[in-house]
Amino acid sequence: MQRARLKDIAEKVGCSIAVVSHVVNNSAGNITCRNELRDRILQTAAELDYAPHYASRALKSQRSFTIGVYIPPREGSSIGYTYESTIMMGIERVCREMAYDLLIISTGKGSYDTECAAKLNARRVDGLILLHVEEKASWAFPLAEKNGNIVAVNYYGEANLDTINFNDKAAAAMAVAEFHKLGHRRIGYIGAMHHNAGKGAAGRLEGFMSKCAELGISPTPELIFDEQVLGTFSVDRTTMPEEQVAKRIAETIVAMPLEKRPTAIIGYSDYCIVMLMRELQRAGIRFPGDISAIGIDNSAVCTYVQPTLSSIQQPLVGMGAEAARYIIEQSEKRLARGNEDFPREARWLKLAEPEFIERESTRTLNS
Amino acid sequence: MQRARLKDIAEKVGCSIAVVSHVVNNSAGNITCRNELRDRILQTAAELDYAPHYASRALKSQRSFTIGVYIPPREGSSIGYTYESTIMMGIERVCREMAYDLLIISTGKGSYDTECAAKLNARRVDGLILLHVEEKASWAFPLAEKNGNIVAVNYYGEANLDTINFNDKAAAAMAVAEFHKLGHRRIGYIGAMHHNAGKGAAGRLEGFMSKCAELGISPTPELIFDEQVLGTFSVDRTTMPEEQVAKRIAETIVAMPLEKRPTAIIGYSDYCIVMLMRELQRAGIRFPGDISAIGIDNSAVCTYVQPTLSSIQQPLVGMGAEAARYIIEQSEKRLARGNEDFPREARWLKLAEPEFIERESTRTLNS
DNA sequence: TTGAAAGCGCTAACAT
DNA sequence: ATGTTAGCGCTTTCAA
Repeated sequence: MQRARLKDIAEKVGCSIAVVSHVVNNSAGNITCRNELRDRILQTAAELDYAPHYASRALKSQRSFTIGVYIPPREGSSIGYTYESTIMMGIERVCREMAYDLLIISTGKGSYDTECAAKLNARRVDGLILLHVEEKASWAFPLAEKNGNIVAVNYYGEANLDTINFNDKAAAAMAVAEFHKLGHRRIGYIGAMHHNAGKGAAGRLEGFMSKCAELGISPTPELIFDEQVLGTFSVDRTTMPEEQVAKRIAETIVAMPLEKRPTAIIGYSDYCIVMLMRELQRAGIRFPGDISAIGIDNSAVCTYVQPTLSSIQQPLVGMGAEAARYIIEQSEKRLARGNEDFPREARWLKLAEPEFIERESTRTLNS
Repeated sequence: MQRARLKDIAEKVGCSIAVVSHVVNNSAGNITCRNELRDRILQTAAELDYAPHYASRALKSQRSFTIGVYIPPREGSSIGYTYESTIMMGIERVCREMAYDLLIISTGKGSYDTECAAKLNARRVDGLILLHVEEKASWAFPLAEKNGNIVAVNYYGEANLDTINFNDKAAAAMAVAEFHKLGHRRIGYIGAMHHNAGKGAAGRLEGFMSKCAELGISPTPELIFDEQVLGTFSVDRTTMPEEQVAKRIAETIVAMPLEKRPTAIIGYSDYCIVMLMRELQRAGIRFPGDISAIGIDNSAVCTYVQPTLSSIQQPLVGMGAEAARYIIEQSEKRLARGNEDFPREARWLKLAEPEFIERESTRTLNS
């Protein structure tokens, strides 16, 4: 490996490093020296395969041109899973466009805020993107107070962090609207199979309820299998494994008289409705022949199942991209203001809108 | 955001920055000054939330403590897909353990080798991990010649790059062995559905063939649906969509008289066997009742299908980890040798071994 | 048009 | 035990 420096070029050409620096940084038009010299410099730079030393430039300019991405360690969430890595795609794309680099902040053993702050500090990353910090994570608060350049994706907590979230309410509402268009009126809703799914889940349920009301579909509590709705159906989701919950729900639905059984069901997530469908299929119910189904998220599982699952897409790539764009903008603003005492505006809260992706699991109701 | 420097601490404590530097770098035991001073320094460092400026240290020490990961842009391969991101998990884990940072090298528009080299150069990453460079990628050659610290994961080309690959041959052989143990003797093999699957596919087919031979299973060409095996079954995989190919294979199998039909089939990949199974199921064939199936890779799809698919695992996490470990080791070796003219040893070639993951799609043959 | 020099924050060799 | 200082590669101001 070579590693040409300005000095090497200067020596070879026979001029000072200052000129070389000027020339290589303005290879566009801003000629600051004789054309002849200029050309020689550019040429030898190319010969020597010159590239400015990154750390040096960062040291001098006091910025890293690097965005950090932090993924808190948590069950089932790591760079290894599609959810996160799909968001990463969007982040990566924007960073490339803006010529920023992407640093994956390893989830170490320290407490979370310490880690993040330390990296922001040590690496001097220009911005930090937090992926799905848990709603109740207390470490988000001290982090938010440091007035760093931070944005969170799908964060439902109260800390004063700039945030971009999926519009959960609109997503569930959209599913209802689609079914309504297809003629369905007895629409069921399957909440999260696990306990304590959080505000995202609450938003989805709320979207379902309010859209039903709006469309004049009277509430049928028997068709709502959500932990947040008490009374009708209830199992203890803290202890019962998810598959068991799905099985119990399926049994309940199968036991309904045909004229009460839903003709369409919406899942809190693709994952949970797929589990339920499997159980119902085992019991002889056909999709979409007997019941239509729509999931939420449009995750990869939609195309793996039979029939393929229609779903409300969560635009993860776009959300990642938007987060990156926002944080880079903020970084430049901060820099323009001298990077000190950057006036913290009101919390930035952005909602990403859903989109309906039609597949095989939905069809018009022929009564 | 604060950003305390050694100088700040020195001033506050009332000593020189050199002492501070010493102390903060040896907070372990190497006391180089009075305990009292030492304690005061450490304390104010903590108060000021001191963290060494990364770029500065990198500049001084001529190393970045950063590993780059480069993912060549290619259809269906990007940070957004599970395959890559699973490998990333392993890389990430090791980097964390070794206190290295992970830089995602964005796939820009330049030609590939230029990009990689430029990053190696500019960012001075201590090592570069290449994910699945295409077999015939010509840009791998100039890159290999630069004698940088590079390792490729799942690279089947000829360039002199250190490489860790999945043991494809052993994987297919393992599938055969598993079926043999279960009593199966008429074992089919489904090659890649697409054209030109490369050496990985060749290795898997070879593993299948040789293990069959070893176990005394006579070759039955009618049961091998692989582009590399001419004669029996052939469709033009260059133009025909994969689903069509699967359908054609399924038809062929269904048309076989029962005593010639395979009792077990092995797929070149989980993905391709899942496609085939779906077609066969449509035709009324039951898994594992009529036919048992084993895929290769153990990708996420295995658990999504019905029945869940037994598979030969490709240890992606382990492969990523091993690549990272290797490259960090190399980096330290290089550093010890002065980083110049590092003697290039023979190409490092490592094979990662498969493992059988049993699920519902396999069962003993009851004849 | 070109060059000299200071300095970004840190480390380490050398001096005291 | 503590301080002084040179220098990593680069940018940028100021002087020539």
